[in-house]
Amino acid sequence: MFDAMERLNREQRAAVEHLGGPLLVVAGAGSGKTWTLACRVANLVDRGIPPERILLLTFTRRAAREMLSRAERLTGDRALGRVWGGTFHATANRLLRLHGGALGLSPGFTVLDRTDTADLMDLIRGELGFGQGERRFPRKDTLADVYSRTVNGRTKLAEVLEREYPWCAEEVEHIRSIFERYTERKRAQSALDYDDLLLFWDALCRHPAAGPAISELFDHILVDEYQDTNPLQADILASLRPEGDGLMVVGDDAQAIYAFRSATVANILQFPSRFPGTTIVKLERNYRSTRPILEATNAVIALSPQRHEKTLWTERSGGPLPSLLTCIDERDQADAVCRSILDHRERGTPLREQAVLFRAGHHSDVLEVELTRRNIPFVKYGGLKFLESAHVKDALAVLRIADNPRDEVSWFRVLQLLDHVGPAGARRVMAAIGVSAPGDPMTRFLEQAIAVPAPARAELEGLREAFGDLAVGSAPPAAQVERVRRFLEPLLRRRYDQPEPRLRDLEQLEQLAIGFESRARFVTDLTLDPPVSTSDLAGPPHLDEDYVILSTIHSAKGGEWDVVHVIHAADGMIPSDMSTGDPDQLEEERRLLYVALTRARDELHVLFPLRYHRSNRGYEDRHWYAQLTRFLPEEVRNRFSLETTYVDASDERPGAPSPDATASGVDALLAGLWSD
DNA sequence: AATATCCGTATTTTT
DNA sequence: TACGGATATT
Repeated sequence: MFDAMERLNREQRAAVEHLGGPLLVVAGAGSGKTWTLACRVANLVDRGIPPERILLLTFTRRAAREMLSRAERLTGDRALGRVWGGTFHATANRLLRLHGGALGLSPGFTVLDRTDTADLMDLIRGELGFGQGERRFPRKDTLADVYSRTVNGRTKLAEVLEREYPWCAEEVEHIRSIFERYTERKRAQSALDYDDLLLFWDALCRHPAAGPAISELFDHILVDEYQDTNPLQADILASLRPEGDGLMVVGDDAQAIYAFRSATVANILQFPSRFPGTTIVKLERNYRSTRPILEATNAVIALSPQRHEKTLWTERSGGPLPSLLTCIDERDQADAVCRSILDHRERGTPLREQAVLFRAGHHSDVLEVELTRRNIPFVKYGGLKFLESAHVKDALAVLRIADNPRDEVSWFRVLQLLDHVGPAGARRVMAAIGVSAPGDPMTRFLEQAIAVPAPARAELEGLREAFGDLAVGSAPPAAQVERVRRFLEPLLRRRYDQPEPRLRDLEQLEQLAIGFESRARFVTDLTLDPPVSTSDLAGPPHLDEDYVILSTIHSAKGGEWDVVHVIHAADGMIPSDMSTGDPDQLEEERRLLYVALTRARDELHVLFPLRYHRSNRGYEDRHWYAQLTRFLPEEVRNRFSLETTYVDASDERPGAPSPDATASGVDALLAGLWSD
């Protein structure tokens, strides 16, 4: 511990040793923030604070684990496992299961994820008959979005609609009634959505009896990535620590990338005025990147019209300029990345110390194919659709009903799996067994005669048997998933052309369930801490294996690698063309690129394909030409070494249409004139 | 009347 | 690929 303290710089040490009033640490990219937080935790424990009286709020559970294991290594103290570490949501879940009774909350509540929220809203929209007329009515995902923005931003519904969704602002009354019913239904089913977890935590803090008890639990509260918290989360902190004593927040307004989730940099900017007497510490020395890389990233963020009041500096002079590599198309880009990765490995950088970053999950599709073809192992973070795939949700819905037979959304989903049972049939069955009536709907489902179309009868029996077995309830969660899989297998085979990959997903779900203490715990943990990487899903880990990291930029937050490749640096990708309309969103995209570039320690490669192929169906070789991202204008490009994958013969630029492409373009046009 | 099936379209990021 | 809308089928 003493050694570690010696290695801290003056500002870091101030942050570690500060005691008493509120503390704001403004920590630039690569300024040793994680290290500082870990030292602070270790230091607090060294001073005699019991670990279980420290609350460490991080952005992901992974970040909390990482920080606590570093702190453990510092103190050699295993007790650090007792620190309350995790996300706001996971912490809310834990606190509410222990103390939610004060608010009339059942300790067995279920947690609705985003798609569950959307499905329940859709169910209600269907009942109320909205959206069937001529007028455009928001889809279920939009409804869930509006709801979350309203709640998280603590903004009036009408205002949110006016500002963010003007095209459906006229529907405010209908939307309001959907939200009202949605709330009633959640309560009746004792279900909490993501936003409820925070709202109930906040309410618990304000509760006359429970509030003080909750605040009493902690001597110190440390919050990481504070720039990406929302107003509700800031309110919770204020409720827990009205004077800010023992409260420390760390963040960087230049790295705020979650406004789409209602996060606001106002939290970090207004922290000192919200908590008078705040001590501010700025960490401006960058330990991560070489000077050429730092100069390039500083140049990128300098173009942001918003003020970021710090300038990062480093003593790591030397090292190559970052490169900006223009490629012909996506295949060429994938090829160039592979060659670069192998080249770096030849020169001594293992694959694990190399990452490829991109804006959206599917941006790595072509690259993944190429890596696989060349036998380069990789693990992908972010952009996973595992829990969103229909069959995985089906399996989870069965498990959830077993735990909470009043769960309407899950019944509605599971019943429609039966042959010739659609929305109407499912509603009939649900009414017959009284899903929301007093008593136990499961008993009624198992014992009553239920009318379903003839083709569904055998499958209904199968479902009953499955629920019968699950009701016994003592089997390990993995065995229960296996039981559900046995029920679903014939249904999936009937429903899908290619059931095998889906069945394999269910086997993975079974793997994930291994080791969980209970079925309920498994289902809740999965919604609050879903698998974030392909390695999470790959079964037993091969720890000694070397692999490249592929990651969305969002999931790369907090990460750092010796060599970083940023691909698809094209307008329309970064910034995403979904975000180019609104200046604030555009600035968020700029910060996103900044976050990506600042992950690099020694070498940074930015890649940009000139040409994108459109749709794989239809006429071949349809494509469009991309522009380099607007965030790398001339004055920033000067900080890069400019390279191309091709020889730039001036009259045969690969960027220009080849004769072939032109011919097939004409053919396509002609064919379009007479085919229908 | 309800369900199955086909087709076109749009597709970010995540607790 | 998944969803919504339209049409075909039971």
